Amino acid sequence: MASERYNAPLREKHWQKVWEERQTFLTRDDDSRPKRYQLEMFPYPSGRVHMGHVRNYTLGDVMARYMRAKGFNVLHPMGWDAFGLPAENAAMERKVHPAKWTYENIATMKAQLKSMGLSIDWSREFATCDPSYYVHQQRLFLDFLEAGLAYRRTAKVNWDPVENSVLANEQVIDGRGWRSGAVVEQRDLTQWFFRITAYADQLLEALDGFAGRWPDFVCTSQRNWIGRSTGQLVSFALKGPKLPKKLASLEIFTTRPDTLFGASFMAISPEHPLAQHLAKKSVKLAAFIEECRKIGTTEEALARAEKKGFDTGVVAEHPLKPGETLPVFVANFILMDYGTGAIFGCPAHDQRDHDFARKYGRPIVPVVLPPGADAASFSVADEPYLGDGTLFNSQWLDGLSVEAAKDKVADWLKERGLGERKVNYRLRDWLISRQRYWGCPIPVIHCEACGIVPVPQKDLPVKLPEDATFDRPGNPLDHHPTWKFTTCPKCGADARRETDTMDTFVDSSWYPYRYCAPDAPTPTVKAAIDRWMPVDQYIGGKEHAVLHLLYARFFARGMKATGHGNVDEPFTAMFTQGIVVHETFRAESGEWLMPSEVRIEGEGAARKATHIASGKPVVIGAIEKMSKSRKNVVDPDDIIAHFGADTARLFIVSDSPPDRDIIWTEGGVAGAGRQVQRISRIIDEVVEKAPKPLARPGELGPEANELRKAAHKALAAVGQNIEGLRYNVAVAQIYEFLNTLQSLLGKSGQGLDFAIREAGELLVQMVGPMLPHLAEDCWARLGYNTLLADQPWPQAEAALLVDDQITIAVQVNGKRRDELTVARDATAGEIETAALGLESVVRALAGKPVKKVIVVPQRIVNVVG
RNA sequence: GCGGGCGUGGCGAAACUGGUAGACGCAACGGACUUAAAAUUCGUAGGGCCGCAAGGCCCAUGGGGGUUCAAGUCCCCCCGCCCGCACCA
Repeated sequence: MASERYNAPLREKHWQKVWEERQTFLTRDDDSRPKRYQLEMFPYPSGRVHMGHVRNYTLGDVMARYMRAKGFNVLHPMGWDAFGLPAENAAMERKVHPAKWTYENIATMKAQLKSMGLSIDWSREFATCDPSYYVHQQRLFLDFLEAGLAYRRTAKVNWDPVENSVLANEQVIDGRGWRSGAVVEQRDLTQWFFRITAYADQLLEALDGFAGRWPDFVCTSQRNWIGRSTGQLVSFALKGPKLPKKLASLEIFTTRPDTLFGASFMAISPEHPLAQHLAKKSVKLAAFIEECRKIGTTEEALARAEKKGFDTGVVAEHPLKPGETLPVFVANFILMDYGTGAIFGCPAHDQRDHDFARKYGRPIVPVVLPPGADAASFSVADEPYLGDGTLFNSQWLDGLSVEAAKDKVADWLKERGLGERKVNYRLRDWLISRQRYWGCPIPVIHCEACGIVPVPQKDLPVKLPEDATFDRPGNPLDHHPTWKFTTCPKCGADARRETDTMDTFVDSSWYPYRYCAPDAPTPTVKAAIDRWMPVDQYIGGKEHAVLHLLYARFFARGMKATGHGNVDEPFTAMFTQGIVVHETFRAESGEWLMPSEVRIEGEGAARKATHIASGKPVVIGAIEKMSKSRKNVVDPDDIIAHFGADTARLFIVSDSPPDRDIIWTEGGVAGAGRQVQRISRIIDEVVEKAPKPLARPGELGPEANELRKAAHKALAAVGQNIEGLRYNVAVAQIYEFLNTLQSLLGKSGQGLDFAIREAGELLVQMVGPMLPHLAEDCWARLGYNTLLADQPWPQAEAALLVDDQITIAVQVNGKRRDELTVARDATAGEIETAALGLESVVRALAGKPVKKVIVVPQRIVNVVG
């Protein structure tokens, strides 16, 4: 009997309906099974689901379904990261309100996600742009404010001229806005910050415990970003024309206090108070500072500009060498942001100081002698020496190691009140103000008399006005005719609302908590977060290595400190998926073409592409990340409508390891589609042979035993590989088993029908996490009226996982010459005897005496001649 | 410059703590089925050499050294690619 072709699109709709009707994936809190919180980064509702989403949610769904079968009470929720600038841009371009645009996109994308057959508890869904979500975010903000974790200050900030808003440091990539790509300018503005630096040390140290559970590159990226360096503050007394008391000494930060005896100049930032003070009296200096400022409007330009200094005429007394003075320069490469905005220059042991000293004729005195070098002839005239060594030219430090010298200097300075040890960080506080409409309003009121006044709890949420206009640049909240005018909750006087909204990364910093109790009247509920947090496995894109993943770690600590959280680390394990890439196509005119507009013929070098509509040749370009601008996108809807969601899911998980980029190919998808049909066909044949489970016969023939071993070995291996997120290997093992099953289907043997039936059932359960619809369909064909989604993961029979007879390789002098099939528990002696008796071994030895035989039982034997 | 990751057939890849390199799949080639195609199915297959054949031998995990009975895996040097940080004092 030829089995019918499996109509995936039709059957998938059916099973999705069944799951929904039976509330199969509704997660209950009052369930005694152990919990498992599986989460993928929630999507921004940009319009339509793209292949990156399909990959992300497939990867998570395989894990969620597997863990469900393994007996866990799985929380696998979904929601919408719904605030953000694209909604406002749409409002400007298409005259549609951001809310309308956003909620329409959510409806579209939700339907698309549902067509993927994800095991999601949709009852916990929320959108961050909904007041029922952001009211709690405003509560969290006010508690952070009270705890000193949120504050407002004037600072030099990154201004994105395209977004018309400020950006956090993390959102500036290579001097450009992370979303707009516009060159970011520096502006002095009064803005809201979160005090992430309060947790710099904690955030750094906890990374050490992540090994094996978080990708290495994420941990190192975060370490680099936090940028901890241990050093020393040193005070230099200044001598100069009438310096005010405040400026009578200059404090610097250094990581090389051991090289103090090699100091030959001082340098301060153009923004340093001392520079600013001196500029008032020096036109030349003021001009120099102005010149620095002009270059320094962008980070990029700042980094490339030529190093320049201006000798102020002020001198600093060397704290370790009484009577010696050092000239103080204003230099364009000193950052006010880092350390104290001032340094001492030791040209002999620092590249930049070396360059500077040569340009401005300062002496270069070496103070660290490399191991084995001769003090009399050692020279740093051409380049500085940056390595370790022994101190010299340094009076009471002579002979010490670099480390010992650092300690001795630190103690010496401390005793005299001239400095102390200091840990410095690169990490800056998180700037969360945005001059945008479509974000969570910052719930404070500015009163002339009372200052910053929190909006009282009873007045929360501070809702966005619905009647904002988007027809001109700038902040629509600020433009609104009435919204910002209010009265002070404290004194009742006229007052003004804060018109900044929060960075949308705030929204995503705590959403995992909200899924635990999505309808609660408080931001979180202790019993619920104790039940579910932390997330056991988080899956998302690599681009959030520092952004979202650092913010969320900070937020967990802030929430704990303010009584809203229960853990320091929100994500026990993190997995970063690769991106989906595709070939690009261009017409001769240079215009990009969609894959669906192109026909491909031939193979390898003879591969040719033609534009279907015009018949003109097409240039096949590089394989790049799917993007609208390159038009190398494949719409998930088309794939699901044609092949079904299971095929898309199978293609996603086969072949490419989940953390690597995956090349989307039309051929590969068709191949996955054929595998889906093949499994369906094989199950039909199984059902034909054994419509019901068969009693196990007393005796099993060799074929039955072979099949059972293949099935149970695959079962065990597939489980392990799913747990380790090696889905591609799991799929390969399923195929291997499938090959065995298929080859035995037409044969007969003692107990083979029993084994075939068993294998068919195990196959269906094994593919369940990846191909949930097909598996459900096959489960019904096997005669069950239960749902596969409710079946426990079967237990592999331990006895079938080991073989009685095993084949081991036989090497002579390390080269494989033969193989040997022996009993599993054969002793080393038995194996040695058998190996030495092999004709192939005798021949390879060519008469040479055997010197040694190495036997690794169950693996290998090596005869050394 | 500092730090992290990676480099295996035509392609995607596999290989547990050093122990038969290339599982599994894609593409390819040959055969069967078919009026034909699709679908399906059986088979071949890292490169090279010897042999009618059975079979045997050599070379192969970016390159070069080393440790070891044994190296894709460990160590050193070099080349290339990807990522993070970078006038950071």
